[in-house]
Amino acid sequence: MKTNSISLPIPTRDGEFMAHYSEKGLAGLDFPKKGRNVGPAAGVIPIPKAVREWHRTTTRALKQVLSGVKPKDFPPFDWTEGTEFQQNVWKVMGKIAPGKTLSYGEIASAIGKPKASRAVGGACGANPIPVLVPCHRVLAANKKIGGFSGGMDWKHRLLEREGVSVAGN
DNA sequence: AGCCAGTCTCGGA
DNA sequence: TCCGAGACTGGCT
Repeated sequence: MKTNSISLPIPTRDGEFMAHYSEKGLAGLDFPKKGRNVGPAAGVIPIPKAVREWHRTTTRALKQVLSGVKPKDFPPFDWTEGTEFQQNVWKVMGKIAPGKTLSYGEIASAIGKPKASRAVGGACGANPIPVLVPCHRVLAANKKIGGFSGGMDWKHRLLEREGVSVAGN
């Protein structure tokens, strides 16, 4: 994340997520950490009103996704750091409805590069905003979980919560 | 050049 | 039918 980004915690029943905002919108989201989170120094750094509003929307959206519900509103995403290819992948993933899954190969085909399935996997791992950009709904062609940057347990839990049964890996 | 969160094929349990 | 190894893949670092 950039030095000028603002980080705010999002408490959920699954732990405390951490959202990162740039001037353009939500730039990143982290899974709950083990140790203590680094304080955002909220009292020192002034939080722009726009960010406060985004954070409100982000919080609501995140909790809905965690509940297996498709959020009706999202904050603006700032993933300008990603490459053209990655952004294409993320855009496609964003369309996957809760309870549905796609394979890496299908995503690859959707962006016109049917053989880039492996690269799609790489793009998933590079996704700065997991959960809201449902990278966890992307499975291998045989419906098995490939991997997950936030931990396989998270992927498995999120999918089961949405009613998706996955094969062991 | 080397790494991968994939996918397909083929051979052996 | 069900793994596991191997080959091949496209894009990122």
